[in-house]
Amino acid sequence: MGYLMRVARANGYETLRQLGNTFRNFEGLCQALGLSAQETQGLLGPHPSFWGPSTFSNGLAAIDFNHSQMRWCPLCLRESAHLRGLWLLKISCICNRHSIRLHERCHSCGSTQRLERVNLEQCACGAWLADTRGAYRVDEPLVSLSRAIHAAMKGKSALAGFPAMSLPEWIRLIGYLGQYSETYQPTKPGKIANLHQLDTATTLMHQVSRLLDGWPENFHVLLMTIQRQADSQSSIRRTFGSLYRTLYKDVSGECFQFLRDAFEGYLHEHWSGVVNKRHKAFKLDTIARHPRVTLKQAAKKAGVTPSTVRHFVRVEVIAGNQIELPSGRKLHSIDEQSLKQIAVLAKGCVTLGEAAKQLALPKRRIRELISAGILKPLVSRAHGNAATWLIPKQQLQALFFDGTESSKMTQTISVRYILKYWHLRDGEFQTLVRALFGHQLEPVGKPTESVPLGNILLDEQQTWRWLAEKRFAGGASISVDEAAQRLGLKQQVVYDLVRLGLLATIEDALPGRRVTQASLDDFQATYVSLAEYAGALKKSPRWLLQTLPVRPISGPMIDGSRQYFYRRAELYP
DNA sequence: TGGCGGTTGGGCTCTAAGTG
DNA sequence: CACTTAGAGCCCAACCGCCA
Repeated sequence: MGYLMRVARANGYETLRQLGNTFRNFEGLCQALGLSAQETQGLLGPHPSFWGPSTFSNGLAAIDFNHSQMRWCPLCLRESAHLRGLWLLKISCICNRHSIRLHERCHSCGSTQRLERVNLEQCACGAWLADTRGAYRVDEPLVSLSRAIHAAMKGKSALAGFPAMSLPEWIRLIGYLGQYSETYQPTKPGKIANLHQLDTATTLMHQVSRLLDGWPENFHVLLMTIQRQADSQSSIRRTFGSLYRTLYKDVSGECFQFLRDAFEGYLHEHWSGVVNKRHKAFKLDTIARHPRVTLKQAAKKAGVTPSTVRHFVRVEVIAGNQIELPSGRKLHSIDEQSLKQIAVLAKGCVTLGEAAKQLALPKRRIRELISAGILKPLVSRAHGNAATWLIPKQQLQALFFDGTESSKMTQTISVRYILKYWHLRDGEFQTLVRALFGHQLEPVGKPTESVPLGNILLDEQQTWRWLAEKRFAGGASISVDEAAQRLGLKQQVVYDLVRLGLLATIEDALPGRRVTQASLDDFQATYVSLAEYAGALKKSPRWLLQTLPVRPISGPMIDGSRQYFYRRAELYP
C-alpha cells in the first residue's frame, strides 16, 4: 500500500482511487511498472479494496491489516516520507527503531489519516505528521516483542528462551493471549473488537510482553488469579474457562507448546485435584507426574484400604484436599508425598480388639484407657463415625513393663486378676496405670522380660496397701472390715461397736455400712480399749479392770460384746 | 454361708467396608 | 448391586469378693 502511494504520487495522481481507475487490477499495475515476481512478493499488505480481495502467500490474512487508517512514526517520516509496511499490521503499535509509540491521529486536529491519500507529510488541516508532539517512549519488554515480530516478516523469529514463530503465529499469539489479564478474561476470545484502533493493539501487545517477560511467573500469577475467582474448583476446564480452550484449541500449534507446558507446570504445583487420562489434551508426562492422586489410588499405593486413608484425612493426620460437588458428593485427593506416611501410620496401628489381645486386657479396659487419655488412638470412633479404632503400636509399647527382681518371695497377683476380682472403683484402674508409670508400684519379674499390662505381676499385699491408702486418702468411706483392720481390732468387735452406735457409719453409693475418716477419728478421740490403756500403763488388763473406779462403757460383762471400752474423758478427767 | 454387685470372656448382632 | 467380611458394641452366664 505504501509502495502504491508512492507510485501514485510520483505519477501525479491525487488519490489511490485514480490509480484504480487507470488499471483494472493489481497485476496490470505490476506489469506496467515492470516489477518482477520476486519484487511483487516483497511487498507487504493488502492492495486497495477496489481491486477485489487480496491474496496472501505467507499465511497472513486481510484481517491482520489496517485497510483504511494509517499509523506512523513521526521520526521515521522525518527521515523518509514513505509508509513502512510494518505500520499496516493491526498489532503494530510502536516504532522499533525509535522505541516510541506510533501515531494514528493528527496532533493538531485529532483526525485519523485515511490511507486513501497520497500525501504522507501533511494532515488535511495542514499540520505536519512528522511532528513529534505527543510521542512517548515505551518500555523494554514491549520493544523486544515488537522487534521479534518485525524480524518475523523475513522468516521465523524468536524471543530469547522461546520457540521461533512465523508472523501469522505471532499475530495469533498476541491476539489470543493478549486478551487475558488479571482483571479481565474474555468468554469468547475469538474476534477482537476495534483492533484497528491503536489503543486496542497497544493493550494486547503490552499484556503479552508482560506475560512473556520473566516467563512463566507472570503467567502463573494470571492463572492463580483466574483460579481464585472461579467458583468451581472441581474441573480444570471450568475453572480456567476460555483460557483452557485458547491454550489447547485456539493456539494448538506446536510452536505454542511452551504455553501449555507452563500451564501444566502450574497445575503440577497448584491444582489440588487429580489429573488423569480423562484430561486427554495434557501431555502424558504431566498426567504421570501429577503429584496428587485419588483416595482409591492412594490406598492402593500405600497398601491400605480407602477407608483408612479417608479416616487419616478426616482426623487431619495427613493433608488431603476435599472438593464438594454440587450433588453433595465429595472428591478427595491426596498428595503423593503423604503416601509413605500413610503406609507407615497404618502399619504401626492396631484395632481395639488387637490392642486388647496384645495387652492381655479386656476391650472394656482399653476403652477406659482411651477415655482417660493414657492411650491416644490415631483414628477414634469417638470423633466421627470411623469403622475401626486405630491405635498406634508405639503407644501400646508404653504399656509393656519390665519386671524388677524382688529378693523375698512374695505372693504375687496379676493386673488382670486385680481388675477382675478386686472391684476397682471408677478411675482406680487409670490411677493404677499411672502408679506403674510413676514407679509407686513395681512389677515383679525378670528385668529382661517385657510384660504386657494385663500380665504384670505385683506384690499382692503391697498393692492392696497402696490401694487402701489411695482410697482412704481420697476421702473414700471404708467397710466395717477395713475399719477393723485400721483400728487393729477384730472384725466382730467393730461390728459390735457399730451396732452399739459407738462408731458412726453412713450409707453411700457403696454397699453395706460405711465408715468415714471423720467417724474413725471421732471414735479414737472419744474411746479407748482396755487392752490399749493397759498397754500404755504397762499394767495387766485384768488387774486394771478390777482396780479402776471408772466403769467401762462396753464389754463382755456390760453388754455381752467382746472387748471392754472406756470413755477417755472418764479416764483422764 | 448365701445374697449382692461387679467383672469378664465369648457369643451374638449390627453396620461399615470390601469384593466381584 | 448383592453378597461377604471384619470390627465394635451389646448381652449374658460364670465367677469372685464383700457384706452381714
